[in-house]
Amino acid sequence: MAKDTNYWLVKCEPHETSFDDLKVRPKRTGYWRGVRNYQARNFIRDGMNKGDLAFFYHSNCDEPGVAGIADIVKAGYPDPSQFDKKHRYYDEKATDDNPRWFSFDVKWKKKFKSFVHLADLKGNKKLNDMKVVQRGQRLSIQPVTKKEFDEVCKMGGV
DNA sequence: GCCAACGTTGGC
DNA sequence: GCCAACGTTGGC
Repeated sequence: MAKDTNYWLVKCEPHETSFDDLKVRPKRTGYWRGVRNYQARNFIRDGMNKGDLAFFYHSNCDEPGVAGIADIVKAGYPDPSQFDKKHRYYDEKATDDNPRWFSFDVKWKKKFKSFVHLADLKGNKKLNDMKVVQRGQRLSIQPVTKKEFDEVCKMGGV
């Protein structure tokens, strides 16, 4: 039984991996590790499904905004970094039976014809309720409604 | 580099 | 359970 598609906005710092970097990778895939925020964790673990779509958002950079769309190709599996003692994101309280943190994988899907800047999102009244435009919103994984998704796609020329 | 906003930690 | 201190995020 196919589940409904959910929509997301996932933040990435482009100096680590930009949307264009993702495109030239083998299989055009990338994965998120080290999400250590419980709200974000819950979204990844409980809400995200293979086949969902996500905005690839560039954060903490000169031009914050949405670069394009990625497919969620794998979702809600335990983040391996929590079990690795040498890893920066090691968590001693996590066990195989009871993992605390979760990962997901994305695949480059489509680049916007025009990059949608954060300022553009803030300037669109239809997107007033979108999480990313709200002040102090730091969640790195955010749910997006279908309406918001469609509107931002329109702005991006897709 | 500044700083507001938010999450987490730990003393009490 | 309160709350101050601290660390992080991320726009500007």
